Amino acid sequence: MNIQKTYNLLLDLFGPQDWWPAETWFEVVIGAILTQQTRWESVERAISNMKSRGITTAEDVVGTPLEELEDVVRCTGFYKQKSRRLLATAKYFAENGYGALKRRSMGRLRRELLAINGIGPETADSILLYALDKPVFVIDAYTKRICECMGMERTDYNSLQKLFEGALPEDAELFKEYHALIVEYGKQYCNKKNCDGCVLKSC
DNA sequence: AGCCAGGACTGAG
DNA sequence: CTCAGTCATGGC
Repeated sequence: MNIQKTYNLLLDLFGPQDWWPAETWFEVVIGAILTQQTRWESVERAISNMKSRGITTAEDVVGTPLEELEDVVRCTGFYKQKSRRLLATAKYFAENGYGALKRRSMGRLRRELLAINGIGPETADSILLYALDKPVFVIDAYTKRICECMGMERTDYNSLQKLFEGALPEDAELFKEYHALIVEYGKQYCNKKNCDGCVLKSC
């Protein structure tokens, strides 16, 4: 599998995706947590619920009763966990401040995010890349599945991540676009229900 | 009617 | 480190 070539093919196939679909950096954070094992359409509904209640910033979330948060994110499933995860993450951002965090090193940020209960590698990296503009390559279920489909031996998260990062220039915008393209491709051509028409096999 | 969605945590082997 | 069970609502 040629990682560069695959990118060009996907970009050619779908065009620029302009991810992440959000209006503010904190909306990216919210979405990163709520989209865990959940379709994006449900996440949009939850974010819409939050907006209509005036909950838009990290400080807003911190000031919202847990019960109300549960109510608002219920439509994304796992609502008891997610409401708590959202609250814990909002506290982290409210206490530290966006500007200060942006200046912090990626390694430190990643460790701090992973220390929050409910934030695993993919959620942490999504936040790092799409909310904080740090050059990390996000690995998700589609990435793993596509790589396996193309005959790659299965590896753990960090190894697969290093593989992509090592094959590409360290460019946050490129990483954003590539991950978005992988998700789009995965949704259409490489998921549990459907894994044919694999145009990527030529890579 | 089931199966699945842009995961993470826990406990066991 | 790998693996199953768990969390839960909504779409097809």
